[in-house]
Amino acid sequence: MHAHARTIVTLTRTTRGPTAGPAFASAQEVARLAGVSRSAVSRAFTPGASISPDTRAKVEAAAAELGYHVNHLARGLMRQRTGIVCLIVADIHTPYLSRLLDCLSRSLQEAGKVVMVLNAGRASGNVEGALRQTLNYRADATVVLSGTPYRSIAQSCLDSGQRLVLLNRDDHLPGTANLSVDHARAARTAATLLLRAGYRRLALVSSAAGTPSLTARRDSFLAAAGQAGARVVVWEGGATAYESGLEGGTALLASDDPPDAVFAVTDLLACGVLDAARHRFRRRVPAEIGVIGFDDIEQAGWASYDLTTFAQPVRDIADWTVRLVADGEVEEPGTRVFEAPLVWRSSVARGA
Amino acid sequence: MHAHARTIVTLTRTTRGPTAGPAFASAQEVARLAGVSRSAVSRAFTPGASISPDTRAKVEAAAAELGYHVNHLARGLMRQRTGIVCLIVADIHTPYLSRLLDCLSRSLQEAGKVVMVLNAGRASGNVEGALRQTLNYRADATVVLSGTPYRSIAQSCLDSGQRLVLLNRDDHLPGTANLSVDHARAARTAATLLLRAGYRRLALVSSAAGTPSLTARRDSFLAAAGQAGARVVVWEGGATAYESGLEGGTALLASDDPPDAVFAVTDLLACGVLDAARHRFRRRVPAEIGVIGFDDIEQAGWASYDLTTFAQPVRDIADWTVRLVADGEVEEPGTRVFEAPLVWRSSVARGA
DNA sequence: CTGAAAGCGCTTACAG
DNA sequence: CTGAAAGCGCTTACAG
Repeated sequence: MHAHARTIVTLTRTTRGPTAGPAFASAQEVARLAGVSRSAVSRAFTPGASISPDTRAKVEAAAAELGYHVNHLARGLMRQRTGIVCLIVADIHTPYLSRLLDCLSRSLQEAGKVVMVLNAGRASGNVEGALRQTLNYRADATVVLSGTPYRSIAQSCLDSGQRLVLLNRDDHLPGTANLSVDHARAARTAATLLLRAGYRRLALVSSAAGTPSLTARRDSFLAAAGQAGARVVVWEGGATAYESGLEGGTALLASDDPPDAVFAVTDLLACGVLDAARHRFRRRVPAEIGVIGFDDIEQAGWASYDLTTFAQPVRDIADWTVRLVADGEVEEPGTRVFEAPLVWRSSVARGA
Repeated sequence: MHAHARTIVTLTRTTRGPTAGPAFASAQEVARLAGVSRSAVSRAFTPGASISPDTRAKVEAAAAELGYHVNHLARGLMRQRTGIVCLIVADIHTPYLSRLLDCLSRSLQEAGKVVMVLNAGRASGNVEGALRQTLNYRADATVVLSGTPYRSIAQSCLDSGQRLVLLNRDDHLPGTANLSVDHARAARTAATLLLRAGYRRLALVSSAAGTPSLTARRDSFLAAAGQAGARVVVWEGGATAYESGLEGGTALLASDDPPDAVFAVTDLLACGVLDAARHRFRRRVPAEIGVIGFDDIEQAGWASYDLTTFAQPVRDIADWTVRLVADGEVEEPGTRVFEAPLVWRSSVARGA
């Protein structure tokens, strides 16, 4: 049996693998067909390698005939660089995050990287186990877009020599690159705008998530309003979603001292607040109530909302992530803060 | 120099790699520290392998100390199965697709797979090149959620023994598994509902995308209306997005014979139509105009729209994809059609 | 420019 | 249960 098995070794590949179907061609086979060495085949697929036009042509012809595709797993093993970058993200279905994911994956792809997505949603089974995948697959870099950042995993990434970029977090682990948004400035602007427009009974609506971004927006808004001598009612609860905005807006407007302006820490929340105001309390916007959001999600521009908000600098974030993650260039890790420009629409009265 | 280089071979790993920083521990090193063979280390990380509790304990201790993580690239090379499944998707930022991506990645992850995302958006640089990645990384399977399906690439996947699952396509390549939605039934239901509610001047709004799903919905709606003796005005244009709905709705309502009901082939389009009707033409919904959409995106449930629509069977699609892609089970390729249940809300008057 | 050889980090019969 | 050995498919000095 043993001797026999050895005899049919060439057929072995066919009997293995999940589908027991056809298999991938190897560089060896291409070399044989092209009548060159295995090294030559490798060189034909390595930009900049020294190979004669003639040899390259023979290799390419053979490769095309066999449907050969370089095995990046094997290549990654040798080069100690896989081309994989892991994106860790929770709440992918959300407007802001899906846009960021879209933008980021596109940019990374254009830079020649390949994107692995690790869904870190609460309900995503074993999150810590999933995160370990970034190590298992030897990703060159991992970027955390949202979700709980397991410190231990982050440290492992760093220890293993991966590049780690953190988006909108405030736990500045040494060795990581941090890309963030100027939440404080935006929140201050929001307070100023509202006050200048004549609104006096301010409110802030947020979720119970307590992420660094949301907390920063809240605190800065409260501070700015406080400095201007204005009091702010705070409502925080639920997930960072439309429903929470609806609920918060309803609670606020049903109270004894209903606000005439609210800064919702997120557009999703703002849409909920707006719907509560208009549909449940018949308030006219912006005459009777002004609302400001944050993110500039697509829906903020829809006619039913036409929400004044701050635009996430998605392009900047994507561009910088690519830069931080690209080969060669070794940017200094540290923190980079981008502005979130105000987008004027009609949910707030214009000040004097 | 040569001899010298050999002497310091143990240090070699440190001087290589992108960051020239610390590197990954190998099974070899773990074996040495644990005082066992390389094989033993491998067995300790292979479920079901025969290894004594004692040996396993020693290996695990050593692995923990060194921060060892099995290299799945090398493992994939040997096992001829990588655990990678590629998701090819365009328009990730869109509500429906981002939800599908969220759901799918979560399910796949729970099934022990790892997800690679290939952004197939028009503006994503070299799409065909990107798609080739699924072959380069030897993904076990690839699933096409949306976007242009390069037939040649699809064929290559099949030829290489990958499993290929196509979502909502009508080009049933032999050897592929197809998961689809019963667009025809939903569209017929839409026509019936509208007519039964007393609407008489029907319109259909679609984009210029011409994907199989949209075409199927359009054709079935027209057929059903025709059978009932109703005429339908068709507006098609732009991308499958809110703006097109707004534009189409505006054009339709500004015409000589404005419709009193519209079936928008997508919720995004429907929201645009609704906004055109309400904000630009002051139509009351559903009294003066009825609107039905398709997808049941989150916004369809928001108070400003409260859109009657058909729900995408996202869970079914995700569950079946996992089943088709999971190890072991070899489901018969073919086509499976899921129902898209009607979600009643207030954008259509209730019939008799 | 080119090929033979070593080696990346694993898994898996094989033989004990 | 365990180790030595072969091999997965590549890349990259090395020597011509």
